[in-house]
Amino acid sequence: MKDGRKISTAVIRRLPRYYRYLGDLLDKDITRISSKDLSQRMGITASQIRQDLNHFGCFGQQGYGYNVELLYQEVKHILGLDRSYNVILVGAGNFGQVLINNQNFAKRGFDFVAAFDNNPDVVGTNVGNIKVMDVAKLTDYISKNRVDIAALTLPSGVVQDVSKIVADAGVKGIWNFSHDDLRLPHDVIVENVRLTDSIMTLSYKISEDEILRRAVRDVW
Amino acid sequence: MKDGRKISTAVIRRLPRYYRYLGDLLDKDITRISSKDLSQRMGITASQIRQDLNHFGCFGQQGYGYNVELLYQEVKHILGLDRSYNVILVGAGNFGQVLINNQNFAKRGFDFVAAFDNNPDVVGTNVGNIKVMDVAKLTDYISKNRVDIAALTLPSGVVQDVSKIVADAGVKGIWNFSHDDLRLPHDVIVENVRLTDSIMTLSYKISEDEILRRAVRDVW
DNA sequence: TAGATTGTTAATCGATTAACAATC
DNA sequence: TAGATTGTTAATCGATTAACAATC
Repeated sequence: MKDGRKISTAVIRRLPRYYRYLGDLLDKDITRISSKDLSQRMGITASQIRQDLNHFGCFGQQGYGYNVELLYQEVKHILGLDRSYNVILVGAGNFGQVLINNQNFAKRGFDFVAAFDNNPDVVGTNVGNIKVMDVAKLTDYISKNRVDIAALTLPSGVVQDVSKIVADAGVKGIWNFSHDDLRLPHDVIVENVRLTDSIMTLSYKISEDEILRRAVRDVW
Repeated sequence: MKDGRKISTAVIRRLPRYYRYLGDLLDKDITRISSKDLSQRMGITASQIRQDLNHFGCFGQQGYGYNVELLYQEVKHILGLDRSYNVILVGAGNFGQVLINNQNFAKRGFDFVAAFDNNPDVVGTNVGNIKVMDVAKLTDYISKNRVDIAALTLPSGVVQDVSKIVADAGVKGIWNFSHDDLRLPHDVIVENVRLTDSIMTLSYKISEDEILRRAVRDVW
């Protein structure tokens, strides 16, 4: 960003972790930190920290290190967390309801402002203090209200169509909890959360681990 | 794995996606596929597919491609999905309840067999058809039953202690939904799901995007 | 046989780590 | 000034892509 070049995903995905550690340091009233000290706490190299931060600017000072409060604010700004985002939920099932009721998102500026579902039994009910609307009203709602993000907690199959609707209506980002890859025509930004992929990674590692243990045991 | 060397995380994280696409092909009664055809469907290079698969074995045939059914079974085996896993839930709040009630996990062989909480109002109630037990019984339960995975849906702060308890009791994998990094002494496998990190990545990209758009507009 | 497509080696690209001059 | 630590360049490492001989 400093020199106009695009930042790699690897770097971006580390930023929330920096933000979290810096917040913890602030809570502990630690006012300055060196890349070396932070690297030991985080279990990464000091080089990587300095490289990562220098993509965005020169936030440190030779011989001193980094001012924690200042760096925290910078990372917050880089992550776009010094503003708020209007989020709508599409798919007001159990999972969606948990998202809306989770206060961690509001705390960081992600405000759920509306919810939609296609189930007549759910439409009209309240989730948190939001009244669930019919998905048929989706385009209309987005055109009349500022919506930054659409969280899609929908079954596979319908999610493709719904993602097209919200993208066409002008949503900037999609937070996709389904397993389907969304193929969208426009330049909407998609962030996927795939719980099944995650637990499969775990089962892979458990299996791999057991194969290795067995191999070691067989040597004896 | 083929030659005993450890597979990189990059490759492992792509496996569930291959598995998904192969399953879709099976559903469509497609019996053979070339790396080129699959690469176009998935939006990656054919080279990468062949490289990835060849870490584990030679599943294709020159001039023919891959047998979908066979490859599907191989990837299933590699991911450790040709067996089942006993999963316990620690933290039976809203989020945990959604996990237990989500049938996608059972469908792939991840069976929730017990749930624990420290809230006296929750202990003794039923989640799905599982009776929630007191966390005090955690070590005892794990020692008397086979537990492969502990899903931790707990607030930051307590999760560190609980993860130590389940790791010491002999759980093989931890599926961690809290924001805390778990520092564990043993060789337990940890897979993190961090929803806040995920949505922060989204807000980063939205902000970056808006900065770019503004820059382009200013040129005009 | 001719065409297709793999498995694998080599080339390229990108990300991480190391080193160090600049400087607080 | 001496010590510490950054920002940045160079070296290394690893992952992705390209190329092609092997072969179905």
